[in-house]
Amino acid sequence: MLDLRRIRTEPDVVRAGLARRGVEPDELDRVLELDERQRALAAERDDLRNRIKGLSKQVGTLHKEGRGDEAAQVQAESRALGEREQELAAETAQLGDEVRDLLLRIPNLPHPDAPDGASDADNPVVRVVGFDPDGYGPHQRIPHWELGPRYGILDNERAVKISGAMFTMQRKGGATLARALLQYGLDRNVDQYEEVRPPSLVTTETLTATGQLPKFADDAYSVARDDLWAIPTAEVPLTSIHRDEIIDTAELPLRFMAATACYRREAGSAGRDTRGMLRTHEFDKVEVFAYATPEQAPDLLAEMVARTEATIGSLGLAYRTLEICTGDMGQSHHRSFDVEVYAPGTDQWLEVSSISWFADYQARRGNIRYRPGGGGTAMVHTLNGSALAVPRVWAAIVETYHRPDGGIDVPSALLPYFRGSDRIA
RNA sequence: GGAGCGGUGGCAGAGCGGACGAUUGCACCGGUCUUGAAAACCGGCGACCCGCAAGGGUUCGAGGGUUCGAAUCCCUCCCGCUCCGCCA
Repeated sequence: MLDLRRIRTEPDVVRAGLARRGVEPDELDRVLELDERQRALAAERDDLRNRIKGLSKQVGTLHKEGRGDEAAQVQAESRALGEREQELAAETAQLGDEVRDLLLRIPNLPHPDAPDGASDADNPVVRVVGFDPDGYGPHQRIPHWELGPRYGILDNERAVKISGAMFTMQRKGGATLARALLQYGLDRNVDQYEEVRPPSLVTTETLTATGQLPKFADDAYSVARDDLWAIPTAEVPLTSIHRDEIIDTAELPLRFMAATACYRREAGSAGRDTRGMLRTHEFDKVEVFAYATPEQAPDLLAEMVARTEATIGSLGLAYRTLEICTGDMGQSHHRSFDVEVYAPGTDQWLEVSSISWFADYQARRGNIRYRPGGGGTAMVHTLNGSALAVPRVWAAIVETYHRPDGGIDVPSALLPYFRGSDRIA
């Protein structure tokens, strides 16, 4: 959510920022218009309340002095004002709701340094590490959806029987690999990040704070009977840890990490990338998250990117990092980077991490504040990223570590998690 | 799920129809004293909205209602605690 005051005071700056994202916000004018009416009505309403208060005090005094007749007169006057006040209050509240609804749908402003662009085709590649297109043997050019069933480590046929399309099931070394990656992702970050095991079902309010609602309701699984939603990422509950709180400034930055299952309906992507482990309704992920001051945020963003890159690199996988252009950014993003791993069998760069700085956009939705130096309160900045998304890394490992003589090796970094074995299959 | 009791400022905890935005303690900030600190004493101190300001309004779990007037009374819901039931 953008700062309404900012929209009011520098509408041109806001308009220009949104234009960079290719958004033509008619909503902006509507917000300004409604806001102005809302404030005018609120002033009128407050004035009435003030007068009613004054009259009520008179009534009390008159009664005490035994002047009942006069009191009755003032009461009648006050009652009349009260009726008008109720009307105004209802109108004002409704306008306020309308403004907020509109505000929730307006996306964040991009960072000045974020590259301009229209779509994901315009995302500049920032780094490519460990990639040699000619460095892979024919045994590594087999996609994991063939290797998986061949070695009995991926059984999607039965997953579909159990839960339907786009659900997966790993078995034996494949299941171990999935769990090992989760543990490894946590272990890589435990030096700086507090481990959290948050709830997987959350309230509407929690899902709104992160920006998934109201705009992306179709993408989330809902448990309608209990008015709960399945989290699409741990970012959702982590962002709400300090919702409606004022964080002690000395504690910032506050860093959290969580390994959770993530649930996504993937509405609108039916039939795309549905093979193997590329796109699934349920997957595991280690997420890192931080609350920070605006001053701390840029360094934290860089740190999160560097950590994710190092984790992927430590698994012996090739990766590249892209900066997301204005036309491809998520609605809450201020600046973000993607890390993609190279899967030789699939012969694709697979997005395994999206690391984003939200500025105060989410904090405003969630009312998450701190006390800056000069006094008063201000919204914190939030950042988050995937430290390790399991399925696609799983795919890249299975393909990359397939041996010429058959079998799949365990990357050396994961050996401690494999109960003494050095083979996935 | 049933019964009982509760939800008040960063925390603790008063108030239970009329000067209550709310006594008080702790915490926090400033000052006096001190070589410095502690103690003691003095002063300040919730958040949000509108306003250049003066000031006004909101806010005592949430939402309704009664009343001239609600932290205080009534209703619904949410959350917590204790006991019972159920349960991995």
